[in-house]
Amino acid sequence: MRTADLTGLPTGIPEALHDEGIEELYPPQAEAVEAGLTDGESLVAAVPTASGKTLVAELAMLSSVARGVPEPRSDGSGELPSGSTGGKALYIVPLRALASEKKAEFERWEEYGIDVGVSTGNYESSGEWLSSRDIIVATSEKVDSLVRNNAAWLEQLTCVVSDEVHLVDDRHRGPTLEVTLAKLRRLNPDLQVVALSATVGNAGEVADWLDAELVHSDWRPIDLKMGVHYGNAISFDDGSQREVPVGRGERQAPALVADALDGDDDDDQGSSLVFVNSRRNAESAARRMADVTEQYITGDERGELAQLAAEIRDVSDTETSEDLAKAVAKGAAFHHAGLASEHRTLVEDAFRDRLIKCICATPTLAAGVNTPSRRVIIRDWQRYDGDYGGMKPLDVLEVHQMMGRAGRPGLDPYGEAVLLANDADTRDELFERYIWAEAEDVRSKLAAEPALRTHLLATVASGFAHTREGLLEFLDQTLYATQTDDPERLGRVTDRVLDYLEVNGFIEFEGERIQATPVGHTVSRLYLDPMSAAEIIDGLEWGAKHRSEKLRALAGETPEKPKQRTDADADDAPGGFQRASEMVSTGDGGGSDDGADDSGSGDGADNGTDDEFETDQTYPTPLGLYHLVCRTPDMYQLYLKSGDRETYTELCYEREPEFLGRVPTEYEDVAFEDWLSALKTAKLLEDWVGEVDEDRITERYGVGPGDIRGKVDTAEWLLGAAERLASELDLDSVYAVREAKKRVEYGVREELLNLAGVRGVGRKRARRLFEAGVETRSDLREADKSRILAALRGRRKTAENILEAAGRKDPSMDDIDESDAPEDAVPDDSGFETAKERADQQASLGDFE
DNA sequence: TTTAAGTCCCTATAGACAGCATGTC
DNA sequence: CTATAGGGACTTAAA
Repeated sequence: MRTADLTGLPTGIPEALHDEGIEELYPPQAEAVEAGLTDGESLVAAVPTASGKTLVAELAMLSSVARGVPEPRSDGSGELPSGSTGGKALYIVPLRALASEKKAEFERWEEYGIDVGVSTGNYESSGEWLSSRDIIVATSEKVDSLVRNNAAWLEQLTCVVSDEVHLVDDRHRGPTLEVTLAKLRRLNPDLQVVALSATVGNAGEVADWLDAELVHSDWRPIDLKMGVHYGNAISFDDGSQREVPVGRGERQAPALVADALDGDDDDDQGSSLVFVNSRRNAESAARRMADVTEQYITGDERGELAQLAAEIRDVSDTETSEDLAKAVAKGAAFHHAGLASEHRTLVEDAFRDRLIKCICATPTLAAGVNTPSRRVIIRDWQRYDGDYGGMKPLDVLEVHQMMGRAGRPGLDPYGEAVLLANDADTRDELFERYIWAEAEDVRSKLAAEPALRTHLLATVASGFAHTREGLLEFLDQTLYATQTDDPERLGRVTDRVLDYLEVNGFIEFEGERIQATPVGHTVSRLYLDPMSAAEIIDGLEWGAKHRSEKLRALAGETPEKPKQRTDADADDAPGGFQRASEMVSTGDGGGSDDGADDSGSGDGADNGTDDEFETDQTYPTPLGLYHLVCRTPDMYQLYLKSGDRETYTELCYEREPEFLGRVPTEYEDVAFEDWLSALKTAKLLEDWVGEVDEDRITERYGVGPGDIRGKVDTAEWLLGAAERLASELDLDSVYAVREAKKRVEYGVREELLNLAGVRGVGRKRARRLFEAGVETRSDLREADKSRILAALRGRRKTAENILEAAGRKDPSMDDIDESDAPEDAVPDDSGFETAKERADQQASLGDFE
């Protein structure tokens, strides 16, 4: 089918497609159009990655927008209806990163009158603004949240596209997608649903659920050769072989990477994507691959790579960042969730630009933004799984997704996906298990209690159902209902969940009728797991009840303090817990650890947390609040590594009065373990708000810079929710919660809160200003300009922006000389650095001891 | 003597959505 | 209840 023959699209679109070089539809796309895609027909397209799914979505959305709400145009003229009579399309993505990718893609239709908007947790276009958009891109959670908050424009939707719909199989996030689709269809029964799926076993079942036509195809625009490397050759699925000798002592993966770079017969340099099963493996593999790729980079590339490496170092001053930069300088990289998102983007972009020749990645990359590669090497096909209790083979679907990354459009004649085997038996098994195998069926995970807890409350709160029967009737529209062979099960779980929700005061019964309580409504709108909300409420109320007793306990600890502070000015570890961890793992150099943060001020009066107990008697304490939100199911906790158990057990006893709730006894094994991992996570947050350096935090907790951001974001969100709950329940901890939240938001100690709220001032600048004697917002307005300029290291423009943001009348820094600043205003930079060096040196000395 | 290869033991284990109100160094 | 790769420390074999 030719694009020129397409009907029902807005004026100019077929021509535009033609100009883009799309003259002929791919077979699956043509099939979709024949199935009625552009006439508003619902459709499930189960096709491989990179086989033109996006165009299928675009055709559906554009034609739906053109067709409009009232009546389908029969003339097929495609004249775009003016203004609000046009249809409205929603594109649901599984990841935030994909939302911006898709938005950028769809924006090329703007010149044809199609407005595109995005809505994710990060990047929110206000609800009103969205209602004027023709195409809206959002994550499934955001859509769910919009439904809960009754976003008016949802009712105007004429078309919904669900990308990667096979993710309804996901234990954690699948139910949200499933329920959201069911709700959208219920809001608008005529809704066109276009579901894009990987090739899965039961695509037909998914189509039945959505009352949709099915297009199922293995066709792909670039051929994919799948094979297994064993010995000195790859055996491909088409029967062909490729010699790739592996020298003695050499490993398979580097040999394959080198082989791809050697190319076939031209000077074509093939990039490789190596999938491994852990972050550490990704990093060490990248280190090895860098020695391979280094031999293939040209002089020009060397310079560009050096620059890229510098950009990477700029993102974050951590070991991860440094290791990545080192690999990148040689043309290789690693990629995993511990990276800062800027890191990821830099690596992905450079790989697409063919600057980076090889990425060693955890499975993140397979699900993320589009990063095609000449060769995909799946080094590890098993992964540790705690629930399973050992190494578990990857799902076929997952492996297929990875393999689908092979083949760069326009660059490669075909893509190659290679699994690695050490022996003939494994080779045969890999062929059986992954290459010849069809992907697993998609199975709904909706009947799991945690999923229903959230969604039943939301369903009641947003008025989709008012009785148990109503709920079951609603649930009957989900994929789960079409799949289950035990129809009773849903009813049983529903009853248990309703019971839970009632006991915790989120819903109440009036005879048959179920209603959400005011708190229940809030919880639903805040997008909290009801269990998290219950934990938070319990914790805050428990704290209110035990307040005076705990305050006394906290005060009772003071006698020991002065002594500890003199021999160790560790700002963040009241008590000697850090000492225990030194010996076990971190090798941190004694008390001068973090000395860098203190050295500037000298007077020690800013030693946040512990002083509070003595002077302000703040309760609940920040640590108590962080621990509270860290133990909710909405927070992903840090692992306890070896040695951590004793470290945090000790800390747990020291900080016992701060916890908001009863500490489980050590005999309650699982509960105690959870309590400790929550404590570890809370401690990370306490370090963060204690202004501990990023690299020190990553070192101490064994996390990457991206993990810190993630924990901080989540904590901020949960503390925001806690604040709302506290104010709604009229608890006087609201203020403490708000402050703890603000400190997490800015990553600063209490005394910097006032400064850090100013636009342009973050944790670092705030500290510099404070040390220079500029301690508050009003100081910014009144203090001597030379003093401020000196504190900001002479950055005039920055200083002006900051002063303006602080509301100073005359922010101009012209004619101001930083050297005019009084002696005490100049940040003691050398001291700053030497203190840090000293700390680092001692840390490395510690490693030898 | 130097270097490569082999062995033993220990350790650690993927990912990332959401409220609200505005902006890091 | 389930496994395995990597790295360091060390030993052994070859040059």
